[in-house]
Amino acid sequence: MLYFTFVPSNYLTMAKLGGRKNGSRREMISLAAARLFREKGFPSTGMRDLAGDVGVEAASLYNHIRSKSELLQEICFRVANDFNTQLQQMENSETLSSIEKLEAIVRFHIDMWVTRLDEVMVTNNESKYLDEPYNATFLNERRIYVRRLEQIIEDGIRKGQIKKVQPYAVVLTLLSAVRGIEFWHRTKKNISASELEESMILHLVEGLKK
Amino acid sequence: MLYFTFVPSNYLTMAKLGGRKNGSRREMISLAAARLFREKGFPSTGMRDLAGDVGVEAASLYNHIRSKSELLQEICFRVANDFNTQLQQMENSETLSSIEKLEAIVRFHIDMWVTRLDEVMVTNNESKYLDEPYNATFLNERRIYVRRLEQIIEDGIRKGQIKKVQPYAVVLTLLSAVRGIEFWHRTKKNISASELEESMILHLVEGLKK
DNA sequence: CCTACCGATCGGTAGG
DNA sequence: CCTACCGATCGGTAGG
Repeated sequence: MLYFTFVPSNYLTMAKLGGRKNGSRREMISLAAARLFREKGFPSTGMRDLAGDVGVEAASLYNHIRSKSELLQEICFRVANDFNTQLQQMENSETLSSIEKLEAIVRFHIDMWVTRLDEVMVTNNESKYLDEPYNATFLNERRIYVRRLEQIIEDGIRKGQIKKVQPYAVVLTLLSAVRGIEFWHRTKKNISASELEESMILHLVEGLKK
Repeated sequence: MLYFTFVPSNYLTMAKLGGRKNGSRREMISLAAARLFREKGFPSTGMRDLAGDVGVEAASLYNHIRSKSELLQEICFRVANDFNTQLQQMENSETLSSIEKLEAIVRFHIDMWVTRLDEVMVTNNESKYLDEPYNATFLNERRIYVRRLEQIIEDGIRKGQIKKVQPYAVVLTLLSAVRGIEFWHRTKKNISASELEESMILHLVEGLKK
């Protein structure tokens, strides 16, 4: 904050607002970044592109963020965290069967792809541009997430609620299948979001029930 | 070729070999490009990275290629062409049922992801960096490809070989589901390629049979 | 195939 | 919040 010492009043005001209650400027930047990173990819999104979308000069962004990488980290780990939180809720449930848990998880994934496309696509496609150690942490979190899903399927098989399938192959298929929603977003004319969801659940989950 | 006029003999020899029979240098460049574009992404793969992998200086690459973009175009349209060719073969078949055609197509996709990961991933993830009009052409080809797959499913439904599903949603799911193979490639320990294929066919295609 | 180099653009900083 | 600017790196060219 030292660099505000010799500076006229209104900069100080803005900085204070930014830190105090006005997350909205910072949020605007983050939202615009998610959209640009998805559309143009992380490496070819320039800080000048981002600044243009937000309506300031590139240098001014650095009053709100530390670096371009920070924006990517924020997006990827916020999404990862949301997936982890929902999974834990399913794991903690004592009333749902394994197949019901699996269905709820797949529905959650579909919902994330439908309602938060920018963030979810950036998390899927751009996370490789995360600096170390963030990239390694992210990949490790993903590996653990996959294993926990496998666990739910294995439980279901043991309890006779799920067919004898290869848990690992099924998890890979489920997690990737929903990525098709990316293409649906471009031309939403063919089918509604809920029709798409029901169709995918029927195709991907129904066949696993014993 | 004019720029070879005043140049010592051995450059000329190399250029001739390059043009005549020796596609191997050019092929090496294309293969290395596919791997680098997949690993680092198209925008952050530098010509100096590529040159390093091939074992020459960056400037020397331009005796074999016209531009970095040309390499991406080559990869994307070669892969698209291979998918289109196989689809046409299925469409032309007079002995296969609709569901058999669909299964053969999904098996072909799985095989492409297993045996040609670099090219297929670049085609899926980096095609957005194609210059116009190539990008528009590519997207249009993809749209047509999806419609032709829908047609096969609609035929199957009409003939009573396939369950009443939403053809568009099923095609999106099928095409994306196989992308999970990307993660299998990193640690091939869990399951063999053929086990993975059979598991995916069972999960994705078996349930569509009437 | 190489050396030498160009103009453009990049993320980010200094300073007010 | 801005102007001014920096060093690094980019794809590609000239010339031999």
